[in-house]
Amino acid sequence: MTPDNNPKMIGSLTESLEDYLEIIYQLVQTNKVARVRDIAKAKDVKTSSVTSALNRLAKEGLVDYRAREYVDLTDTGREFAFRIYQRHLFLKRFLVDLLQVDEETAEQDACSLEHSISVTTLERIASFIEFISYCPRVGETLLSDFRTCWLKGTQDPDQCKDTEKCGIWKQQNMLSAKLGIMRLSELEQGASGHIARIIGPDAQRKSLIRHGFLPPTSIQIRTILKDGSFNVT
Amino acid sequence: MTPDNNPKMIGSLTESLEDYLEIIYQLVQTNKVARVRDIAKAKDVKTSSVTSALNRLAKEGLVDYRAREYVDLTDTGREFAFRIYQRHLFLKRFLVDLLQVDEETAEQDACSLEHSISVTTLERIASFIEFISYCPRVGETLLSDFRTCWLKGTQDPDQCKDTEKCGIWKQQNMLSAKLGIMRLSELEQGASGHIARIIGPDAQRKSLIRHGFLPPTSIQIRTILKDGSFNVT
DNA sequence: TTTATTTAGTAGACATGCCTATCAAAACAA
DNA sequence: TTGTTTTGATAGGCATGTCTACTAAATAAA
Repeated sequence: MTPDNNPKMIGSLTESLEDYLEIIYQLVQTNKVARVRDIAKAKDVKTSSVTSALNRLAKEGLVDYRAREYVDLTDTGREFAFRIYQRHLFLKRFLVDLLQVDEETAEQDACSLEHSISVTTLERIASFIEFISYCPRVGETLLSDFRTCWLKGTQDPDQCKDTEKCGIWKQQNMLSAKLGIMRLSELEQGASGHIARIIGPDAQRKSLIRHGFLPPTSIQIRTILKDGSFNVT
Repeated sequence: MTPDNNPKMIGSLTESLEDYLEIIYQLVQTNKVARVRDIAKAKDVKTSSVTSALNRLAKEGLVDYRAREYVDLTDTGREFAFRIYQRHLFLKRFLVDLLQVDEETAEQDACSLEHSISVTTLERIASFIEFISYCPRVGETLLSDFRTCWLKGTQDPDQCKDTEKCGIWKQQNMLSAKLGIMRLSELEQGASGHIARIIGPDAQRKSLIRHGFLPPTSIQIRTILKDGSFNVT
């Protein structure tokens, strides 16, 4: 039952069981009790699946469960569930508040990411949010600028110091987002793409531009040489 | 075989099969060929598991595979693998470059997040990185400030406009990171924690402070009332 | 060439986590 | 009280994805 034996386990629980715990936690919080029917509905599974999950959780000592009676979390189970639930709330806030992801997508993403993201990364996100929010060196309008200029593309001349420049980056941003922001060296033989931006030392950049790589340009890799360089069309 | 039938499927592939595709892609890129043994080693499974995975992938038309012969990706398979690989690289860069997560953790997190994160969120991350990097309204030193002041806690007086304030937030940041940045209302009965910061309308904040909630303070929830309020110790 | 080693494939077992079909108990009404 | 509906449990099936144990082919060494 250890993660070593079962690669599907993240900590000591599978994703599915973590979901069950989290659902039970929320049901107990709001309804005082968690019924099998409600759990099934929340997870969009049949009641038979819930019964079997409850048995597994009971065997692990995480839920207090006897057939046809109450369903409640043990202290250990509540601790577990609470931790997962916190992750969920935190991730969702990060996605919605900072990255401006829509509620529904954020909810879905939080649901899946909560199981696999590391504590280290969670803490870094927390630090970054706090930094953005409270460091006196960061402008007050950083997030609203992001929303206004980069996502909605409002480009209000009164709001933006440098509308023209911002407009240019905005366009290229959309392009590279579509490409998944790949590098030339990451393109495989035969692949094609557009050059959105040339990043690197000035010399290297100028050399590329001399060869005609002015963004935005369509390219196709013909052959990849042993030293990592390549011929393009 | 559709995601409807099988809840473990993200798009049209399971996480495991996505991993296999990605591994094969990388092996073909570096070694020209992908041997069963190398795939097994990369995924830390036995060769028999690889064989069975290859059969499943072949049935889906994603790998070109005949027993005891070569293993190669089909065009469709390569497309799939490339997309997953891009996500991986992109997420890793986000974690390392922006959030300052260490290489190893970033690699692990990228490995798991790549399967479940939505395209919407990926695009938002891309936009945010570009915004941070190129918007003329964002200071040049934003990321280095984050690294220096908030993560390493250097607090070089010459570097920081407002060292004292920054130092305060820094302390509180660590605290709230440990707590998972929870809200009072998210604490369950019997739970305890520290108050790191009071966020909210001024009136509400002052009312809390009047009751003695000056951060940082240790609290413990005694009972939770029906209206959502609670008694604390 | 013959033997030994490495590599790949097959068969069968097992846990997870779903499902359907069916049965039992509890709750609600007539 | 007795039937009906809702709810929960059980049995059995199935795909995924791993494993071990064994077999077969390919490769390297003697």
